[in-house]
Amino acid sequence: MGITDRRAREKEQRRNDIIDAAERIFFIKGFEEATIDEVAELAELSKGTIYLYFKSKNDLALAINTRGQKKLMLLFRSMLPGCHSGFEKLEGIVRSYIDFFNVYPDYAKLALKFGPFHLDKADQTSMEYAHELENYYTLLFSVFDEGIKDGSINPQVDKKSVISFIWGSILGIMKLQQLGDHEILNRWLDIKAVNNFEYISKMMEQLIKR
Amino acid sequence: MGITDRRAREKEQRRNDIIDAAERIFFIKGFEEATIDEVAELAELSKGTIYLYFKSKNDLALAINTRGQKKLMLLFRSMLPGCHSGFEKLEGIVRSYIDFFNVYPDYAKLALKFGPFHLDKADQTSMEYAHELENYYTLLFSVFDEGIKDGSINPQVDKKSVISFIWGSILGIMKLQQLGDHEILNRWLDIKAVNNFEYISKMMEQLIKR
DNA sequence: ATAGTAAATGACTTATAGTCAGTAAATTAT
DNA sequence: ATAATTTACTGACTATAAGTCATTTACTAT
Repeated sequence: MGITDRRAREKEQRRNDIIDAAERIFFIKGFEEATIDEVAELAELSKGTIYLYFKSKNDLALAINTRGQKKLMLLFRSMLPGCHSGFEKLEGIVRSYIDFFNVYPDYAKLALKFGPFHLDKADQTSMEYAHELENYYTLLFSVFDEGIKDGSINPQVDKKSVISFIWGSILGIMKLQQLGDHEILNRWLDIKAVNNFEYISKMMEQLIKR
Repeated sequence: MGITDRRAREKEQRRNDIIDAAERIFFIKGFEEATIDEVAELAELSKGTIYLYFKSKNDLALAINTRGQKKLMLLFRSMLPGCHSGFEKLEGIVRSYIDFFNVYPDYAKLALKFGPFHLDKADQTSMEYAHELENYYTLLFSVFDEGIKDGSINPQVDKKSVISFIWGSILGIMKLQQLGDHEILNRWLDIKAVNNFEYISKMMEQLIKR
């Protein structure tokens, strides 16, 4: 059925156009200040149509997050072949992660805004995000296992908890970047310095290197 | 002027009553879902009165955060005398911090919700928060200096950036706790484990211990 | 008592997320 | 080609909640 296919393609295209518009608006004005009417106007559609494709403003934000995750995964995939051990790969991922969110702080901002969201199996946006998340963790843990096999990572450590800790630290660094223009914090802290990879690297060596 | 004093006291009391009510409502329903009308009703005041004392819903949240910071400082002050070196004190502060936000996750949730807020010198709430923040960082850095003097902390490290990194990691751990009930994250990560002090402790030893 | 000041009120305005009955366009059937 | 049907889109409308302000009430001083 050629027509059914074309229709599906067109629908997907529309969906993407809407995400494009939403991304522009949300990134320029910030999530709270952005309005769906503005998104609709930029996408040259009516508000009602936006809600035909996305069930809420949050849902739209989730779709943007999914994009960010996808771009991040591409970055990982392009960087990994240059690494020679599991540990190096893990370092590469962490470094790419931090770099990515420095290059695209708007993605970081939006990603951090959302707490635990309900996973809705009937919702495309929700499922796509879940899928990217699975990809991400699958990669992370397979690289970790690789490191254990090739002897670059200490097999004694508790995988789950140590990855959680490292990952948590990175989250915190992202969060800190956002507070960077705060008058008081900036006087006391050196927020830019946190970005250089030195400390994270030391931490990872200490916690997981063989 | 006894009457002027009493009036000032009563005003401060009212302000506190409003914060009490807001805290109850915000913690039960969450910041977004809570309404000022509900706060007003619980405080047995009209909505207009709330806005006489606080210039916005965000301002109210900031006042609650200030309370959290004050409670935290009390915890620090009670714990510090039991420590015998600057490094131990710093560990104690970090531990208290994490414990506090485990005991009062609502304070953590609200604190993390706010990005960089504008410091408004004409606004009591804003200034009180700024003041608590100053107290906090003053303590943190004085403890660090103490550690350098008594030889428990490596004097070579760059104070500002290393504290920023440790502090950032803690932020991330707080953030991770909030994601704890997320189905996917919970399957891959061990979010509770991050809470035990082991990793942070190792990290601090690695980064700053003499 | 009366004027003057400070505190409190709640109806009103404004803004925006989300809905839905109606319209238009594309597709299929006759 | 035309009608019937399905699919996509529209924008006026509803609901909700933040924030305002003219008016009222309570308190203080003379």
